[in-house]
Amino acid sequence: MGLRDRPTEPTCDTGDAITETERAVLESLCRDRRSFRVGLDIVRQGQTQAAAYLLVDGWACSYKTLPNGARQIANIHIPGDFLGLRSLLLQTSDHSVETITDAVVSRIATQELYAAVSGAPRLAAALLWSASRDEAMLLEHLSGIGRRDALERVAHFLLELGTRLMRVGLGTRAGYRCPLNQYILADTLGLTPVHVNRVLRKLREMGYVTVRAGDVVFDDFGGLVAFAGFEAAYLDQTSPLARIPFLSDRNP
Amino acid sequence: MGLRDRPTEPTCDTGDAITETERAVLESLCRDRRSFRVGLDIVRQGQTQAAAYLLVDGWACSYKTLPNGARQIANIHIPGDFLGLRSLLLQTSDHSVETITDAVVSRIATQELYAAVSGAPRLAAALLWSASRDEAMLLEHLSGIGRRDALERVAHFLLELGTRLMRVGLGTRAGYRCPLNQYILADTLGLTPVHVNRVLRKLREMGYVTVRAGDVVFDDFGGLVAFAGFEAAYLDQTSPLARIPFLSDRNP
DNA sequence: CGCCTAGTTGAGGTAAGTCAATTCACGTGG
DNA sequence: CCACGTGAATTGACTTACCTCAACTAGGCG
Repeated sequence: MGLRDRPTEPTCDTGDAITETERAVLESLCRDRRSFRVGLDIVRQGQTQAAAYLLVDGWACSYKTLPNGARQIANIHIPGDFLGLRSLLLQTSDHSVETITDAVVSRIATQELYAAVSGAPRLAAALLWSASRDEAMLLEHLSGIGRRDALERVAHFLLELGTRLMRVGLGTRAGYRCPLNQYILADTLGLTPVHVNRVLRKLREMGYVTVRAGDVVFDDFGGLVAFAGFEAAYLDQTSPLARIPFLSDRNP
Repeated sequence: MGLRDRPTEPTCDTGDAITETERAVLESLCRDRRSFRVGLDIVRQGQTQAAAYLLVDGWACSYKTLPNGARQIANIHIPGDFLGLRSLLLQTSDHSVETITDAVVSRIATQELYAAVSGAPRLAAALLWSASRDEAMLLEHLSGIGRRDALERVAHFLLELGTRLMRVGLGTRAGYRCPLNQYILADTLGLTPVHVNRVLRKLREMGYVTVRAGDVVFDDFGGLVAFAGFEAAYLDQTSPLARIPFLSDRNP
């Protein structure tokens, strides 16, 4: 089963309320359910003809393996996230996606996506917006690895993840359940596992946050936000639909 | 003037040949020419209602300023690149774009872009593909900063830039003209200027590449590729149009 | 000439990595 | 029940890649 105490309906974090018909289209996209046990690849680097997926339950991560053997995790995916959108455009996928827990996804073939997007332009806009937000997160991630020290970097990451989880009802300012181990954190943040361990201890001793055995507990949320220089603006893009005339005004 | 010896026609690196009508649409997009002197912001972080731009001549970079005052450059833009595509979707731009040399851009208002995209769906596909390639580059950049040491990182960057320049006729395997100073390289690669300097010296002493006063000279291109673990696959996505039925098969 | 910016080099400090040992939680099977 | 194995977390001792500070050089330009 998943990580949460209560099962939730499959959601799509569009950042905007959706209509009944859009919900129906979205539901119809979710017909091809597939389960993956922990540690399996949903998308593989170098793979051709990849599909898109909606992560219904469980966690995953997208990562890249370098020629020197190292691994860099680009993003942690939580329930409601779209996976592999970019793989549709690129000939071969430039990254892999792997499950972090047992997970349930809905596979979305290119043709189905076409139908859904044609029937619900607002859904298309939501997709584009979702992709944009992913890229904004990638940019923030890049900045963090390039220009924040390990303490700030870990703190910022825990806050970003928490903020995303709050938006889908899986976390509060008190904390959240978190299946990421220190190896995954290390590959995400460009650090070694032992240094992640030391940094987490430091953050705990400073009274900001306690990370332990599947749980993240914010001991001083406001203090941590200040310490990390966390600004959620790049996650809080609202109502993008009005800004996309060529999608919302289709079929004149 | 620009950096190149011969002026070139405004191009759009779509990775695919374009038809006459598409070229015409593209030309019409380029009517609102604007010049920026070196060091000016074309797009500003936090700005609302940003437009998109086509970089016609000169170089620019997109970057993010962190709360701690540090700067991280996400991408270097060369002639033919689209700028600020994502700013159209996000309410406020999450990054800035600044000129590195005197530059000429074509401003593309949202409405014009709408018209162009409607009239030439292949152009829309090219835009999406361009955005995808940008994100692939961002991912590679992230991986480099997170998991490559400074030597590999600098080497890889010089090769990536060279490869992009070759595709638009501004470079060869022998080298290219390059207006990036060591401060810009540092902010791009997550290093300090002095360390960039030492790394460049090391790469020169190893016989791989010489970087000096506006020029990058590959002394041993193949050796550098091997040393950096450079694989151009993520830049070499060809003919994406076939993979986007909902754009190329419009208007049945 | 004097100022400015970019580049270069040295000396010393520190954040993070490496290597290695220990503990802990947990299953699993004798 | 306990021995055993395994993967994750923890901690210590030591190394190193990169940073900081600071001085100096070289070129462009009013």
